[in-house]
Amino acid sequence: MTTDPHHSDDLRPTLAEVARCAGVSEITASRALRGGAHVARGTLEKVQLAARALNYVPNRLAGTLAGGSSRQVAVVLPSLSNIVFADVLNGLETQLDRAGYHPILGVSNYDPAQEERLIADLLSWRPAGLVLAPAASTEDTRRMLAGSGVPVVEIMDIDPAPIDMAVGLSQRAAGRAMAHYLLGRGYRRLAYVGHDISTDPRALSRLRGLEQGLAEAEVTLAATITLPGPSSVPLGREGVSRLLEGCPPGGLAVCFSNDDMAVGGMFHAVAHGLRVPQDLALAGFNGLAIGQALPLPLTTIASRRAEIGDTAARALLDRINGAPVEHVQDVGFRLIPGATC
Amino acid sequence: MTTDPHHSDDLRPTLAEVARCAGVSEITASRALRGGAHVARGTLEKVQLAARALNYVPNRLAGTLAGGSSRQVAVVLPSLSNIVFADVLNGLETQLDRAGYHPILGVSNYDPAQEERLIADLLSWRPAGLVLAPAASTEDTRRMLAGSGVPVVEIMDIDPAPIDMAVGLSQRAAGRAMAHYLLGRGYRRLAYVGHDISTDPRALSRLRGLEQGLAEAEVTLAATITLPGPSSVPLGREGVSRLLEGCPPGGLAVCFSNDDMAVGGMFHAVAHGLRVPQDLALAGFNGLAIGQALPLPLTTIASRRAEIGDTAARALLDRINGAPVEHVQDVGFRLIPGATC
DNA sequence: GCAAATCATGACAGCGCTGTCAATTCTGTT
DNA sequence: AACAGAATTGACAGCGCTGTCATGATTTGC
Repeated sequence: MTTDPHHSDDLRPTLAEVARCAGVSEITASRALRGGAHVARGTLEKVQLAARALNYVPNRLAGTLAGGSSRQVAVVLPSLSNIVFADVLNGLETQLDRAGYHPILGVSNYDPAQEERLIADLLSWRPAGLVLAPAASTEDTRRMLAGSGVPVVEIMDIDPAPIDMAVGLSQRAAGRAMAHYLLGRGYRRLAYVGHDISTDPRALSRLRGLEQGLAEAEVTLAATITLPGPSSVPLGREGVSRLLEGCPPGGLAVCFSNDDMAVGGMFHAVAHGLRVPQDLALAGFNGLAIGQALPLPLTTIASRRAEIGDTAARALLDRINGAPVEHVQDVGFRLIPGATC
Repeated sequence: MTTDPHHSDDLRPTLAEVARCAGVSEITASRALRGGAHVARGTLEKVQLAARALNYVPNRLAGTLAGGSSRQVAVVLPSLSNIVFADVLNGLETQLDRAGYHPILGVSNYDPAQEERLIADLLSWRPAGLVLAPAASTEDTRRMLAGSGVPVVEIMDIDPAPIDMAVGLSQRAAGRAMAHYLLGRGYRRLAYVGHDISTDPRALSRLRGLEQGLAEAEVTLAATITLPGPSSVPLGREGVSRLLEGCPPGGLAVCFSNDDMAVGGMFHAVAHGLRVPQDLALAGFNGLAIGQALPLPLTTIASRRAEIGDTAARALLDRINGAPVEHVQDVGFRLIPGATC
């Protein structure tokens, strides 16, 4: 019975045991298990055998503490109920995994305070980098990040000046593009139906872009409806219902904050016998599969979500590896002319 | 200039510096920053002040290595493109965050080998627990987990014997429930359209349950179509298209592997002028919002995804904290009779 | 065949923090 | 005033691993 102050009832073998079992020093075992540079072939095999026999799992906490960088990447997203961020996370995870990194996740729920707390929390794991889809980055948050020395990629929007790097699209330009498209199709009566844009800076940015694009042709939005809560199909349906109370259809084009909302609008139209696009034209944002699989494909702007995840991960990894990196990477967007406007 | 072998160009302050700045010993500072038990009030405030002034961020790698448990939970999911797992992850994250834990994520892409590698990888971060939606748990994987001493929660399906704990629903019972429902509605000609069930044990389990439920009434599936690749709306559309090539509609009820697929089936019906449910009846699984928001609400079985995440997180935390835990927790399911069958 | 280079290995210290135990100071009693 | 008991505080070692430097063991070149 030892008097070890540390709870050593842990049956997991340590590097020292592997080394002993292979008849080499700890450091040699360490080298052997990490690529085997400067280790004789025979020794290498002995160590690998010993490790396998003991079912050795390295302790990266210790490894990171002692030397290397952490191989964890903190990811803070505003939501996971929205498939958009799940797609981005998917792209991120894929690329990170390929390089032996793992995402540690935090969800801010579009709350700046929670975002700040999460970042501070995740930073305590000494991640090699941070990916952030800002809820509404506080000045405090920006300072904390800038001072932490951790590479940061802000994703989704490239309009604000980045703390460090940014990967995404110009939300404002996307809004303008939709305005131009609708004007080009001859629409002059337009309305906006959105979710709570006060907490979603990107949706707000798109709305501003839309307004700007319209203003360039001296058109203003006939109505702007925003409903509290996160975007969803039912919320879009509700929004259109409200909109049409005070604003007759007939050549009206409605821009939604995103596709979920637009799909809801479509359902409202179907349920009330409104012809799309003759009575009511609809436009979304994101290019979700569901919008394209509707009987009438939705006019929308496709965001390259998986690509944003991919690119963000690669930018981060390049930066971590000391490779030169573009500070702002625009993955662009694509307007998909559907049949709804 | 120091001769420190370790890259000490790191500007982040350590606990030692906080302690020095507060005029106390390191260990006292440590105690003060962790709840402040056995620390005089004045000292506590001094330390907290110093920490704030220096912008101190604790290093949990060191903390975990030295003593505590890790406050990270490894999460391995088969997919993130499917909103189902995003919902589960959302529930997980919410509960974990509340307790000061963070998920480290791995996505197995329904590949058992990748799953095994991921688990080994994540285990090297010495997580306090592991949540797993198994791709198709290998015997090796099970042994590795059982031997690691880490609490494990398997989620989604409660039918297989759990390695440690299980939270979810009986996929088999869900399949049977749908069979009984359809039989009760008078359907006798039934078909199945699914994605690649060879890699999705839960979808397969539901299919088996469906078959079993039908068999109890001496009914067999008229056709079974499975298409390669993950489930999606287009794949469901394609599946129905294939199905109807060799199997006329007219009173046919189609069970889909899930709602995404079923929505695709619905679109096919609409596009080809088939009346639902008279010509073609449709049933899904999952209870996604989109299915319910369709002009004709989809008959489906709602899985409690967020609740699975919640419950799994809580079970894990209870176990970590030494509280007694049910080994198998059935969150149940709910058949939603829609208008499609 | 011997100096110079290369290769393989190990000793040592330390990453930043926390558990243990001992030492110190502070109460309240009698 | 002296003392038991509690409240504070600190010294020390060590978690499991890796960087640095030093030491042998081989090889190579001429």
